[in-house]
Amino acid sequence: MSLSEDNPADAKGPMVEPIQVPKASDILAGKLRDLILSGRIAPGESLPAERELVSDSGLSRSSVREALRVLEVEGLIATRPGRSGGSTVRLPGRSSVARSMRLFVRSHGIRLEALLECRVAVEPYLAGLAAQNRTEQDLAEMRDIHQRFEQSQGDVGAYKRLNLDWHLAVARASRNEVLVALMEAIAQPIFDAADYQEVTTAEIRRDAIRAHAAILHSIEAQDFKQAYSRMEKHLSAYATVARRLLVDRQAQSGAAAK
Amino acid sequence: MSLSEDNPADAKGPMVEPIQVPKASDILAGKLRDLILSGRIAPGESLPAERELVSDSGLSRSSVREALRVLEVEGLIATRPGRSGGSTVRLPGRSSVARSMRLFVRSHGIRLEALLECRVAVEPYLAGLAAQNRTEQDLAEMRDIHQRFEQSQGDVGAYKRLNLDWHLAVARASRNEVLVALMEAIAQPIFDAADYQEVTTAEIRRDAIRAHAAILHSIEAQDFKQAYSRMEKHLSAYATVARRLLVDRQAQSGAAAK
DNA sequence: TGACTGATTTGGTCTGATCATATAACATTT
DNA sequence: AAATGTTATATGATCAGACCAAATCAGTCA
Repeated sequence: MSLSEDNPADAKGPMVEPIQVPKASDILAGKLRDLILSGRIAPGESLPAERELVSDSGLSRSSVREALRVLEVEGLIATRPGRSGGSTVRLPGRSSVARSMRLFVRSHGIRLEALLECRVAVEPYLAGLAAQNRTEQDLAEMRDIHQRFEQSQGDVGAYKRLNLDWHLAVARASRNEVLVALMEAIAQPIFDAADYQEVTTAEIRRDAIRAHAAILHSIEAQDFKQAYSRMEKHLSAYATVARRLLVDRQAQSGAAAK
Repeated sequence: MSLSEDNPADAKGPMVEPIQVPKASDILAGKLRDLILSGRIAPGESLPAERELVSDSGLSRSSVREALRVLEVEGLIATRPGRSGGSTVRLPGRSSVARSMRLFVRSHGIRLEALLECRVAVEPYLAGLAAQNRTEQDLAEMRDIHQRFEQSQGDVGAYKRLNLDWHLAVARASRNEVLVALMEAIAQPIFDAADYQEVTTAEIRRDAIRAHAAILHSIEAQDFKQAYSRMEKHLSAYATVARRLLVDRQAQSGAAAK
């Protein structure tokens, strides 16, 4: 009855791989996930009710609920209580990507420097794509945000938010959903990290407004290369300022530590 | 007893915002998440046992378990059964970002075109950073992978895997964890999507090997701009081939549909 | 010493009930 | 008839307590 009798030609390695018993809830979650991703349950449609899944699967209520909770965290379903509630299928959306990126950044204590580098790598190309693919509606949105951006004198909160909004609007105009998701994912942590009280002297703000205007013109003119290089210049300038601020702050805390 | 009596100066909008009752498990999950992200429970350490969390929180076991399951999906804890098992804290890791990106790409049916654009936007800069920041160890790894890449004649599976590995090794050498995470997130779907049986004529493979070698030299020489432009050229060439293949396939399926 | 054996701890699952909520169906009043 | 209030019902959320399964530990026996 020895296992080795069954495999006389064993050259190396164990005859049977280590067996891992998957959890019941994970199996169910996997099956439901496949149903959703394969499109057999379309977004907007509802999954069977919990008690129905129980009788269908033969599992207990707790296992079914844990499976549903997994899918909920993954952004694949949304669950509401009450009659005619239940779990409805939805698409994960960019915010899920942003959320996991935020967890990644926070838990690893990623340097602001790394986030800025990421932005310099991505956003010029993004601006180029925006110039290429923008629609009139995209332009209207960017112009609107830019106008309010210009008028945000004094209100640092509004300045910060409109700055972020404008960059995201440019990203959306690129018509590349992956890059938009990436921008949303990294933009939030950057704007959280930067201390805006210090980065908004009147001079810096004027420069930012001018730079945005220039980039906007390139996008209007559908000039890929110009939009690219102007965005690159804008970000480099910002990164320089942010870096100097970081150094200053370190110097301060170093001095304070003494 | 009317609510409107309390607010005679109501200009617009409802007097009270819609109240949302958070779920017990979500509250617990939030508190535990804060404990982890604030560093008060360090990676490697264990959360209290489920039954202990039950008595501490006053919630039921199911609610506690659902909270733990949320954190598990987020990649913040890993749970093992058995004595001295339990939930140990861990850092989310790049794979969580990649997983949510994969869900995003699959569920939205993102075009391969968009993924390739993303790569063109990111990877040249990544190669430049690699040239700037690579250590000797990074170089050794890249050389090793490249050597096996050169010798992967005939074995399409190995070619595909080593190609992916090399690009990821370059990304790691950049020492920018956000960009590495991004590369891992988009590389997998790209390599899944591309049909490698068709993209690996002997000629194409020879070109890829030559391009990798050239980029590797630039990285060895710590030449940012050269690494950047060579990677850009390599990716453009690849994107062109991939695009042509896509068109061919569409033409085929179009013809087949008739 | 070393291999077995049982106790112990911990997560995984099940059962069944009750609570909370949102909708639907119905009844009542104006 | 329309507006309003009331009850029934479907559904998720929560609870309680038990048992199962896995991994480790402690002791026993050869």
